[in-house]
Amino acid sequence: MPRWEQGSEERLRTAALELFEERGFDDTSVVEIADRAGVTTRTFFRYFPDKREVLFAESDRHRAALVQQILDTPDVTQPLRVITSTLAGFDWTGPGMDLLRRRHAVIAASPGLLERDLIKRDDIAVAFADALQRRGVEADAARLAARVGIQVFLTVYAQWVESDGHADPAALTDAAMTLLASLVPATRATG
Amino acid sequence: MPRWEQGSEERLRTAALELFEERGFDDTSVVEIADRAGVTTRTFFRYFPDKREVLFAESDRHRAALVQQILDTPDVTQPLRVITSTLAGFDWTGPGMDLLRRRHAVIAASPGLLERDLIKRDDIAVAFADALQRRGVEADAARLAARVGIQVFLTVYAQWVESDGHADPAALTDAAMTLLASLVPATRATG
DNA sequence: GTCTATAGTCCGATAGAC
DNA sequence: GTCTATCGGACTATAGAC
Repeated sequence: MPRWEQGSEERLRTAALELFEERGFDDTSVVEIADRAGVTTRTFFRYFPDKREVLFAESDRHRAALVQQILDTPDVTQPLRVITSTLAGFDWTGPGMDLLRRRHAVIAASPGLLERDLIKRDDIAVAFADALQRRGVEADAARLAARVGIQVFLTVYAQWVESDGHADPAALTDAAMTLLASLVPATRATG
Repeated sequence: MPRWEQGSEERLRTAALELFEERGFDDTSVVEIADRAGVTTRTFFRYFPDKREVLFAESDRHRAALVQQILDTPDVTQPLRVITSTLAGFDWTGPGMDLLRRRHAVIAASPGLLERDLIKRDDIAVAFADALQRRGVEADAARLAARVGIQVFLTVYAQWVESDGHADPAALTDAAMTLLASLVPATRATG
């Protein structure tokens, strides 16, 4: 376990978030981020493949944990419910509500970061669909459940962040699902 | 719209698609694209704000046309249906089925292009939600219908492209909507 | 049309932990 | 000595500025 000067990665993430808030993403250079973190630009790119990725380090870990939860879900007869419940039940406040809101605001303010956010969501959708299939859900149903479930949760997440984390994700999810049910034509569903 | 005179913009688009197929997106430089099109790199950036955008020139026009269709739809009491029908009824084969498939393949092969594709979809979702709201649909319902409708259509579009354009988009959409209905919990909607 | 800043890559060097 | 994290500098390409 290397002990000396540990924490470059976290210092880089902190410095990046601060600078993006101060000057905006486009007007912040990697050199400035590295300077504030006390490392060189070379070190920055050792940790993050590109400038955008510095804000999405946790996304991959979250995806893995969420997928595992889906694989561990006892009952998958309602795939869409599995997706929304898994997402709503997840503990998003790892680094704290404050950091979550700041990150959310910074991403929304920059088209470049929004692009990256969208592809992360897509990665998650693909991983979810795969997990559902491994649990025996038919391919088309798995794909659609994963995609739609994430869209439903996005509206929930936005409301939840806006409420400063005080709103109940499960209740918000129920409301969103009811809204969705009202939008889907009254075709008789078998399941 | 001078079809008889090949403008620099179209030559650039053709050259870019060819080169992306030959070498891949990352290994193709803007200089190479401009060379093949017989113009300078400066000219490339006069037409396209960045390297990725060369494949998405039509996206903005499509969005505007689709939004107009939504605004012109007589009945918007079933917002989700409005979205899926509008998308399924659109004529996507403007430049020909072959170009559509080639473009689809090139985008799928490059993470950078996939990112751009995703944000274009998001732009469309936002524009659709706005159009629905202007037609009197409540905000939350409009947003959800737009987002979910696009996800439904994505599955339809993928199947349609794979079928070489022979499958019927309307029939595929009906099948996808039935599948969606089977996924949504049997909460009875009022309408 | 030229000039320049920044993103991102590559190779090699250095220094501490084991 | 090995292993790993950091550093330095040169380099190409994108993108914007003049």
